[in-house]
Amino acid sequence: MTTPETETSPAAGTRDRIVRAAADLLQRQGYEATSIKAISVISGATYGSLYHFFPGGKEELGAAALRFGAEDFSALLRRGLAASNDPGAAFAACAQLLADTLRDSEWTDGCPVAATALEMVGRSPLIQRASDEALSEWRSILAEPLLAAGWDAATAQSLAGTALATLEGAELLARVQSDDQPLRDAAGHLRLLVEAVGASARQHT
Amino acid sequence: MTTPETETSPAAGTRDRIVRAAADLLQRQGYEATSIKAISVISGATYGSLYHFFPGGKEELGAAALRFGAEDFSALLRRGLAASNDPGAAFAACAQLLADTLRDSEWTDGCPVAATALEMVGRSPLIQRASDEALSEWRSILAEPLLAAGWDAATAQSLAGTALATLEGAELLARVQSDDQPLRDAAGHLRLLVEAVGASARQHT
Amino acid sequence: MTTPETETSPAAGTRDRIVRAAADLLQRQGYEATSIKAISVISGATYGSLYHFFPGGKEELGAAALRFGAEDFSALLRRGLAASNDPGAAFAACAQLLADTLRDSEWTDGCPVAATALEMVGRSPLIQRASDEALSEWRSILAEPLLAAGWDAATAQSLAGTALATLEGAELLARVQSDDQPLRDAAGHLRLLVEAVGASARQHT
Amino acid sequence: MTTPETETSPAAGTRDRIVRAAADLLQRQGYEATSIKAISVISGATYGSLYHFFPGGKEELGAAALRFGAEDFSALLRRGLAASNDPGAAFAACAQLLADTLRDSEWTDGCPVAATALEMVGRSPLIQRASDEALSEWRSILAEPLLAAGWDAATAQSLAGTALATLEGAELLARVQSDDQPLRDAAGHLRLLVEAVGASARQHT
DNA sequence: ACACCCGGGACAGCCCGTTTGT
DNA sequence: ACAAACGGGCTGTCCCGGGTGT
Repeated sequence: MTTPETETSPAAGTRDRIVRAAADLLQRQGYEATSIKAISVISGATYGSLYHFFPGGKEELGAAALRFGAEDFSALLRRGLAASNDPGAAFAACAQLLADTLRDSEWTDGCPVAATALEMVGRSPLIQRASDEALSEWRSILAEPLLAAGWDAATAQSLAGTALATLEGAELLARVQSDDQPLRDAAGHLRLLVEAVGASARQHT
Repeated sequence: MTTPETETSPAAGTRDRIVRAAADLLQRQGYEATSIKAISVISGATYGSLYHFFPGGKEELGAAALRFGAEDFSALLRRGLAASNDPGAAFAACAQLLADTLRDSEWTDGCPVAATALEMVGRSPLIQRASDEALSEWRSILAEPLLAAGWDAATAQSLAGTALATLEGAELLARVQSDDQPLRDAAGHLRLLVEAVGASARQHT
Repeated sequence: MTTPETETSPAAGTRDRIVRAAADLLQRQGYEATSIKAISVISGATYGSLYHFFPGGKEELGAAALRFGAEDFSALLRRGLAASNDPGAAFAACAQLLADTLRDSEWTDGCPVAATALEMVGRSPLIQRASDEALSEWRSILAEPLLAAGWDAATAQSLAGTALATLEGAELLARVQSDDQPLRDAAGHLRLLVEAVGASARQHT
Repeated sequence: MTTPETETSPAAGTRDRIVRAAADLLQRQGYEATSIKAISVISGATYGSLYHFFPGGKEELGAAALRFGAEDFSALLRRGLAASNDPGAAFAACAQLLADTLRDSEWTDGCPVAATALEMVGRSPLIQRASDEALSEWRSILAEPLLAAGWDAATAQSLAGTALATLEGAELLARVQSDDQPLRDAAGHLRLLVEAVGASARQHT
């Protein structure tokens, strides 16, 4: 076989389809509105398969789906950051890329964990943990250009966190208003913020 | 009438208890996880009462609850803004007040619409509309100190929107991490951002 | 209204039909094989009604059904005991009545708790308790003719217990063999046993 | 072959573990509450093994488990009967041995078919047949001391049946009450009953 | 106008006993 | 001998409407 790694297991496809379907629904509807039935229909998998791969049921599947979606979003951020070596411009590019992705998907393809995370805080340790790890990773990804530019770690992580928060919040506004203006505004403001924090940090040295 | 607002109806108390219970649950669990049953139990109202006041069912009640919660959050923002005449410091005070409120309530009392709004975008016009109006009002409230400081309307509304986004996003991070650090970071960054945008705006004049 | 006591409540009939259907199924199939769905179909009640009257679900309904069935069986025992003033003959009449009832119902109408009780021992406190109370009452009923004949309480309760055990065990054999011979044998042996225990007790006085 | 019975098949161990696990669960939970899954987990066998040995599925496995359990119980009865040459005392010893076994196992190890049999009467010919054969064998075992003492066959079989019924019924009471008193009472009563029936039989000769 | 019981289905998540391909 | 897939059925809860009284 010429492509052995893609057919390692005949069931890898099924499990993957289940996770993809779940991630998609969680992203746009949140946890409670997403039924196992809907996941099984969309993925083309039966209940048997579903509970074979996820014996922990909906909660375990939800956590796996969040982890899957988190990688997608990581890739989106990296694509945005690749646009420029200047951290401020890179953040702005992320905001703009998110704005385009959301608009083009009719306000469905954005952060894959926000809806689920807000619903499940304090109600499912598994889901909360998966959400936490996703957010932490994204913050670390956003911190990379700052660290590459020579920022100290604490300042970089802190600013990366606020940048992530701004992106998440602007996405909320954009989806509710069906308008990408909040994200386009955020792009400009993030550029200014990075400059301002950079100047402030240099002042203290 | 001597006490018009309190005797509008003998059941005003009942309706109010229903709305309060619904708002509380929507805030921390979102829409789908909040059952009419739970609302009736917590509020002490029966199904009959509930459908008497909200013939439109759960959706109508949800919208009313969001509107009720929105006023609460408006009051919180106004309290934060009253802390200082300087817009940057005022925004920072809002972030800090939100951080304290969240921490003190064990990460439940924050934005009353975020969880519900993200869940219901594109699935309930009534809910989406109520969420949109809440976010718009909060942005206008945040714009007030900027306008009072002489900023032009477009710049003020835009920056107020990003400030609101940052607060919402930082709350998401804080709730998921059970840590108010993101909001405390946001406080500092908002102060710097307002200065930077102010300087940038003056430059263009 | 001429028969006010039978229409005290319009739902009394519904609740009663549910309990009757459940008791019937529990008697012949046991607990796990009896589905709520089947109960609702047979009784003509919907899930809504069922969970309205039994919020505790299947377990609560099961306990209620056992209590209902217990009264039926108490009545059967009393009918048997009424056949004679002699305790031994009275026990034999019970065995014979049970044999006839079982045979005529094609081996379904016997003890209403045995199947369920054996299944649920150690697995449902509610069910076990209801079963225990039923058995205790039946033993007391069987003790009555002995007490009336002047037996001392301890001896009467003890013998009544064994008589009940013999009836229950003989019913098990009869149902499994589809043959009432074990119960007819038990009738004769119970008569002899009562005489023997009576003689033995008098000897000790 | 030097060790014929242990190397009949390399998988004999597996089959045996399956049957043992099933018999254990059927004894204490009955048929419907015992899942194939649970049997496979406890026995450490996979579904493949299970359906390899029992192509007839759960029903066939259930019947095999009942037959396996029946031998266990036969052994218990024989152990009890070995206590005395006097049939009455032997029966009493059986009751006492059953009482001890039940109490020491926290009311789980008793008759291996009663729970399942009562559940499945009229619903599974295979199960009912296996139960019937078990009960018949036990009755024959209990009849042996009577026959050895010179009783005629009909009287012996009849009394053995009632003795078995009394043991089964007393076990039911004991398990439900979590108290071995019913079995201890039965021991005494069985002794008296054997004497009385013996006397009555001799009278008729 | 307001309260409340009773009832009505639809559907939720989960697990069942089973078969198939390897 | 076994992982994977299969659907159907389980209990329980959902949101909601009629009928009745006050």
